[in-house]
Amino acid sequence: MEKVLQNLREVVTEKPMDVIIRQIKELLSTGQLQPGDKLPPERKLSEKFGVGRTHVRDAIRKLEFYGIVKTKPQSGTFVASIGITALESLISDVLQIDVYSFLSLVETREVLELQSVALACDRHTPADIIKLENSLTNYLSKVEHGVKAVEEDFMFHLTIAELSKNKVLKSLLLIIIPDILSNYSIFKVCDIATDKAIGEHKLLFQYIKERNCEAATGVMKTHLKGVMDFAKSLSQ
Amino acid sequence: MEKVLQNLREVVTEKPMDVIIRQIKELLSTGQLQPGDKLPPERKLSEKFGVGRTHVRDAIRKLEFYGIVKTKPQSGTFVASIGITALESLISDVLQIDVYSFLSLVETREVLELQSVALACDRHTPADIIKLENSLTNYLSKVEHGVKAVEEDFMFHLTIAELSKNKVLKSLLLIIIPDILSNYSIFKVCDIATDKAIGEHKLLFQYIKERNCEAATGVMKTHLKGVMDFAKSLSQ
DNA sequence: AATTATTTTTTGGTCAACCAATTTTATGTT
DNA sequence: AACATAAAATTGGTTGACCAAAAAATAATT
Repeated sequence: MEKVLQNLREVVTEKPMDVIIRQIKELLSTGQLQPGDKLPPERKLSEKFGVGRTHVRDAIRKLEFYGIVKTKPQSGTFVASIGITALESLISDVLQIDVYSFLSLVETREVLELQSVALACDRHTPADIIKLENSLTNYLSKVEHGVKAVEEDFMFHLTIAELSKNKVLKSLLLIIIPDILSNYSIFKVCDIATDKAIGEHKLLFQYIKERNCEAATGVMKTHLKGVMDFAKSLSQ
Repeated sequence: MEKVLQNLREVVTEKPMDVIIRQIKELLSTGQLQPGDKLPPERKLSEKFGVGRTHVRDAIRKLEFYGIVKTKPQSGTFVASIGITALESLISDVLQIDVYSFLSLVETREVLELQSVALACDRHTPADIIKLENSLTNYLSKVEHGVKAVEEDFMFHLTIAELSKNKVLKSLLLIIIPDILSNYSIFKVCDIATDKAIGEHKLLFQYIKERNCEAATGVMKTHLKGVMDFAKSLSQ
């Protein structure tokens, strides 16, 4: 009985938008819709799914955001011309069927940050160094007074990503950082900035400025090691 | 005169949604809007910015997607309670995120794939190997008959990401793959699969199966080197 | 005066009608 | 029959009116 109520609750709770996305996924799975195909018009979809056109448009917009479909005004909405398996995986992501583990997030963050700092060493300009220094100062001014500065910490890292001149890196970091932060607050990691962490930030700035790539990536690796170890301990 | 026309074109071309996001950014920059504050109601915003309420809603939805604002039904939309600097940076990124350079995409792909293959070596199960072999067979069956198999190629790589047991890696690869593919078709790279590429795919499978991490990542690196070199030549 | 109950207003959510660009179909011309 | 032209239907985009939940203001009660 409980189970039934719970299922009912789930169905009721699920947003109309997600219902439609799920249905479209079904159309793809059953082959009624193939990569490159034109989607049925919004009106037909809203009628078929018994839902308002607004919700259909919401769903399509969300899918478009992920590159799953592409809308041509006054013409139609088309399924992306990529492999059917990739499409289904993408839609699963959109529906947030998977929950990201903290370890997955940290592992990915590490690899993005290492690349980020390496490229930053190569590509930064004098103006960039000023930007990075400001970001560091902003962080230090809080942390050296014992004030939490998780955001400023991440902002410093994002600034490094900016120096890398690689917008994809920065965007992907932006995507996963909120997830990491929510895990931080759950697990209460990094509540106080250690002297070690503060020193590492300063070193990072120095090595990047000197274009000492190896040293900079080394510091970044040790800098992230603590979180990484904690994440690993969780997953066991 | 040209300049004027160009600017005019830019203004006209810029989507109403982005205009509104820019205005909201301005409200934040000038302190009229602070973290945690309630945004003016959608009707007021549409009136103030001289634009339909639909577009205001579009803009708010986009900002919500990036975690910049949070909407409570029948109550209001609230600016996220994070640092003003982080907010402004985030919102700038939202406005910038349009086109990624091919080099940025490939650089990021490389680092994700290298991590992906390394983890896959460690973590794959017997069932995974069957999955990967199927994916390889699927690729070979096309490519050994001289048929293009860009989709199957990427699916093989995506399967490796699956073996890594890191869902974040897989999701991020999924996000950038469509962008990379569109660049492929623009630049007509990878039109025919070379014997070298085919051999590398077979090697990748073999080394992953044997859990030979170093050899596998080495093959992956040379596998992606061609595209990387091409991307670098473009950016110069 | 404090608290509760009720009404009013505000606000995001939803819907149905309408618009303009596009595509398709029909019509006319050579 | 082939092509060009024009009318009709289709389709995503946009707007304004309306809905219900939430918040605020007002009235009633203790």
